[in-house]
Amino acid sequence: MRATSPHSGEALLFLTDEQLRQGIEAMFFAYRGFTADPDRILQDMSYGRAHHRAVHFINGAPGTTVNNLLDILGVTKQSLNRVLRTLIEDGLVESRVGTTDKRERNLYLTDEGKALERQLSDAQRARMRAAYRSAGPEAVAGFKTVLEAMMDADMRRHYRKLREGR
Amino acid sequence: MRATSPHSGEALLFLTDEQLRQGIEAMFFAYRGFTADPDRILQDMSYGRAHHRAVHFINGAPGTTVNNLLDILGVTKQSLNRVLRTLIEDGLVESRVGTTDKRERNLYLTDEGKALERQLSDAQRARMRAAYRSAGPEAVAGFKTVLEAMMDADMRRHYRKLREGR
DNA sequence: TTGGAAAGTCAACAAAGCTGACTTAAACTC
DNA sequence: GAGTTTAAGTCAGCTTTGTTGACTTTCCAA
Repeated sequence: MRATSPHSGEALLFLTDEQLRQGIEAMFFAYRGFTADPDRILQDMSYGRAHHRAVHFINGAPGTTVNNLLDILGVTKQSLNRVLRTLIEDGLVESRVGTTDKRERNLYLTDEGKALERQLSDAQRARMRAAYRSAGPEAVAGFKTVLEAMMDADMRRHYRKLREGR
Repeated sequence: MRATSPHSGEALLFLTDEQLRQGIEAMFFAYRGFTADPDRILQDMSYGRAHHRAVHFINGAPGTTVNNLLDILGVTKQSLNRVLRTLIEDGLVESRVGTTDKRERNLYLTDEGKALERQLSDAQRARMRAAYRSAGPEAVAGFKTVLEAMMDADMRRHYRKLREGR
C-alpha cells in the first residue's frame, strides 16, 4: 500500500512515509551535531545547555525580561531561575530593576557573559557556516523554509520577532 | 565591520553571522516543534523521549544489538539500559540472545511495541508532512542537504546506512 | 587454557526539566 | 484608598535522562 493517497502522483513523492522518516532522522542526527560543539565547551565549566540558551537569547535581546525569556525558552520559572541565579552570581548576567515597571527585571550580559556567549556561538556558527557553505544558498533557503513551517505558531512568532529586532 | 571576509560578494550573503544566527534559532525553535507531538502523547504514559528514540530505531532496524543502538543514540549504556529494561518489562520490546555471538542481544518490537511506535510516528509525521507540503519539494531537498552537512561524520554514516537498509 | 576484550547489567549520582504553594513589590482598577 | 492582578523570585519535592565505575558473562586469540 502506498503511503500517500492512491491518486497522488510523482509530484508528491517527497511526502511518502519513507521520505518523512528520513527527515525525522535527519533532524535527530543534525540536532546532535548542532549542540555538540557548545556542549563540549560547557562540560568543563559548571554550566550546561540550559545556560547556553539563556546566554544566547539575552545576548540577542539585551534588556529582555524574565517573563519574555520564559516564553521564548518554553521552560518553567523554577527551571530558568536556577540557571539565571548561577549566571548572575558568577557575574555573567546583570539583572537591573525595570525603569518604567519596577516589578520587571531587565537582563544584560556583562563583559564576561559576552565573552562566553562569543566563545559558544563562534563554535556553533563555525559548524553552521561549514554546513551552509557545502550545501549552497538555495539549499539554505529551503532549510529555513522547512524549519519555519515545522515550528509551533508561538515559536514562529518569537522567531520572526527576533529577526526583525536586528 | 562585515561578518565574513571583506572580499566576499553578494553570492556569500547567506554566510553572514546574522544569517547563521537565524539558522541557529530556527533549529532551536523547530526542534521544539519536532518533538512536541510525541512528547504530548508520551507524558500520559510513564515514558519519555528516550523511550521514543529507542522504539523508533528498533523499529527501523529490527534485530539490532544494544551496542549498535548505543552508537546511534549517542548515550551511555546505563542510560539506554534503563529505558530498554522498562520497555522489555512492559512487553513492548523483546530481547533475544544472539545466535552467533551469545554476548549480544537482538532487539525486536512486539506487536504492542509496534502499536506505540505507530502512534508516535504518525503524530510526528503529520507535522513533518504539513511542513513539507507547505514548503514544497525544492525546499525539502535543501532542508535535507543542510541537515546532512550539519551532522558529525559518525552520525552521517548511521543516517546513510539506515537509509540504504530500506 | 587462560587472560584480555566485548556485551550487557547494576548502583549511585548529577543536570535540568516539572508542579504547587508561597512571598514581595509594583501596578492597575474600581 | 482598598482590593486585585501581575512580575519576579523562593522553597520543597519529584521525574527523566544523562553520567561514571564496578561487575558478570561470553568470546576469542596467544
